[in-house]
Amino acid sequence: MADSDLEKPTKVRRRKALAGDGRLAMAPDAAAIPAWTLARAPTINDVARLAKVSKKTVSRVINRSPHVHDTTRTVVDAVVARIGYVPSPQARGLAINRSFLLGLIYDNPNAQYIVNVQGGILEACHREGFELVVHPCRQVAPGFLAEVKAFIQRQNLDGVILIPPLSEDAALVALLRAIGCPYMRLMSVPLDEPSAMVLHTDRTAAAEVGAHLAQLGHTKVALITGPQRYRSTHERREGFLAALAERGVTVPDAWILEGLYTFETGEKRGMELLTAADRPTAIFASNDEMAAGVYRAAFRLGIPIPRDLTVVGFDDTPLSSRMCPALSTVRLPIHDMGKLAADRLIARINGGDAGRSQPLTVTPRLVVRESSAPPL
Amino acid sequence: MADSDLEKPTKVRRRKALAGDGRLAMAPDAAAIPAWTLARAPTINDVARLAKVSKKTVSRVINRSPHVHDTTRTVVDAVVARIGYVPSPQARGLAINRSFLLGLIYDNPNAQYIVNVQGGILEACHREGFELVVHPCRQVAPGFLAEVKAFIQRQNLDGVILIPPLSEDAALVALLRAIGCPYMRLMSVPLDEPSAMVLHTDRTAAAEVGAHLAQLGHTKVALITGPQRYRSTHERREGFLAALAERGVTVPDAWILEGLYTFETGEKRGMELLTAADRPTAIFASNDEMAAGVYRAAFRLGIPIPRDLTVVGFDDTPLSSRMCPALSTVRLPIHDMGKLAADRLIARINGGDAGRSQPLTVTPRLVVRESSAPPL
DNA sequence: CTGAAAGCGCTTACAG
DNA sequence: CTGAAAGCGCTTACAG
Repeated sequence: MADSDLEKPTKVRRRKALAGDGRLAMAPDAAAIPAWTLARAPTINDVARLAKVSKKTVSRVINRSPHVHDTTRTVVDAVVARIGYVPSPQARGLAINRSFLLGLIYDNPNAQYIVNVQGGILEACHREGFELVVHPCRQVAPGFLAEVKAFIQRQNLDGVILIPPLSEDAALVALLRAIGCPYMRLMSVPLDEPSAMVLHTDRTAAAEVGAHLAQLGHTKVALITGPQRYRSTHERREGFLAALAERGVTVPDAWILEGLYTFETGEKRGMELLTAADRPTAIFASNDEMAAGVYRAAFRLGIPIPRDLTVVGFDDTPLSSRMCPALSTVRLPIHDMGKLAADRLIARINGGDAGRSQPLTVTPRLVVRESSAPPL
Repeated sequence: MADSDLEKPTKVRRRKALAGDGRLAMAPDAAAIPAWTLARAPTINDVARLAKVSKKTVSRVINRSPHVHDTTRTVVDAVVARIGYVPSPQARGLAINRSFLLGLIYDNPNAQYIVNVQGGILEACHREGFELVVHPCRQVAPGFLAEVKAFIQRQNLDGVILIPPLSEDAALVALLRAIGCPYMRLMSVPLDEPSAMVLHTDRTAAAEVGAHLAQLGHTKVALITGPQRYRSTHERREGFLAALAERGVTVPDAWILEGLYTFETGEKRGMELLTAADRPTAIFASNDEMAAGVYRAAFRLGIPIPRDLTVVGFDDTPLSSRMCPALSTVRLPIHDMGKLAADRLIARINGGDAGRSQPLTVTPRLVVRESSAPPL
């Protein structure tokens, strides 16, 4: 835009007046193409004129106002159907100060997570006439908050959805509250009011992993955690260790190592654990990326999985089923989480009483594959 | 929306009139929060009043019209900066029949591809004041074209970007042309006018793979292709076979097998190739998913990679560097492709003369990792 | 170089 | 139950 002189029109308008007889105006060279594909979309004025009512009445019908006579409604509906009228969210939004746009704000390296959550969000969005604008960003970048704020206000977003780790950013959430932007947070700990969260019970799922290892008979168990600053790290650690402890298995401190949820740290920690004089027979890596790193360490050391080493991950990324052997891991229902979040967010935007609602909770489940075996 | 009566306001307007003295109105209980965070965004009217000029003049300044006196411009710019005015794309769009929205339409199982292309597109978008609306869909679903058309027209999208395999859908492209929606296609074959494509030279890249295998000394080479209906399948096959032929290596027809770009078909074809009496010493799987399937087949059969079998993939998904051993593959510069596509698309939307421009071309490159070795 | 009027497609009070 | 008028925030001819 910076270089062009906008005083000159740059494009033919797609929305012009209808021809007087109510049929769609046809472009000069529309020859082989059906008229309706080329002409501009019909407007509320077209419907009003054709139905011989006022714009206001058409508006009432569109918005399902009860104060419309059945006969009138029928006539208007018929015209709407006949000319294929669809209200413009742009104009509608300008009039009522909405955008019918939701934002997905993320700083997450897991592509599958993002695509899945997008899919779930859109399923809810389309049912309610919303669309999704995506916004990757860098939480650590200077001006991060100002940039996100500008994004939301510029687009007049009706609401935003936050996924981990951004969903744990207190400053970001404070900003959203300050500018009055409705939001939903996907997270593993109830840090907010119930109506603003979709909770995934990582603690319970990690406990399933602990129980699984104990049941296989493992007593020499190690844990590679995520970064301390993430809540999921603590949930997964505590659920895991508690379940093992319940079953009489104690994990020594020396076998609880911190990783950064990356492949590289998984490999590094795996090497440390597996090259020690005494080594574990099972390792729970707190996400799939780190589990893949452990695989690499075992591969380099010639330690066969699962014969000599059981490995369990978390996330169920595509990676986990492609690895050899296939990785046991925990599946997060990310698509559903996105859908639940968007459903509730839209309900709140539309004035629903989500205030006294229960928190939305989903349960990740252990998926046992080939990387699990009893110790030798 | 369906259930709520929109005749009753559902939400407080964020954009109201400024207080008479030109300072932003403060919400009643704004106590600890800075006023600017709570008040509605300033409008062009606020700028006009404060700068003591007309809206039109403010509009000219915003749009960098040359017909504005320097003094006037300076005054307006100062007011804009002081009150933090940002034009509303919604209102702007309604007036000039634009949305400042680009659409990414995809039916692609590769999450990393989508996230990377989104990132590239957004880099260009934000520089030009556009945002990205994502639209996953099913090419084979009934009503696919009508659904996409409704999406584009409802949101009045300024342009859309198509990635494989949707970028090869002739009916979809015909629809876009019919409704006058500018588009860009990411593809491996020049099927459109130069200005509407970002080309990735898969043929050349696959030739690199062929040369690589020949140079390692492989003469017993197999190929698992993608589905016949994709252009990339043919590009990769032909580039690969030609490069081998140039170096005196012939791939027998029995060793050219069709896959569906899925893990499962990769495994299936891998099993077929590796359980035959005479088996290849190298396999080129036309994408990483299928290469991972070949790994699994080799793993099940106890065939060590790369000692007894060299495997090369295509795409360089995160998978490829996580597998053991790390997979040699071809890296597509997807982020750059998205950026290039969006840059050109926006240039065309803004009335640029992209008509006589060269096609945008990117070169995928072979990345040699651990899965490559000379034959025994 | 600058501005008053009309319009983009929709909605909201306000009347009837 | 229905409509004429004004407005959302911006832009475009058209005058000056």
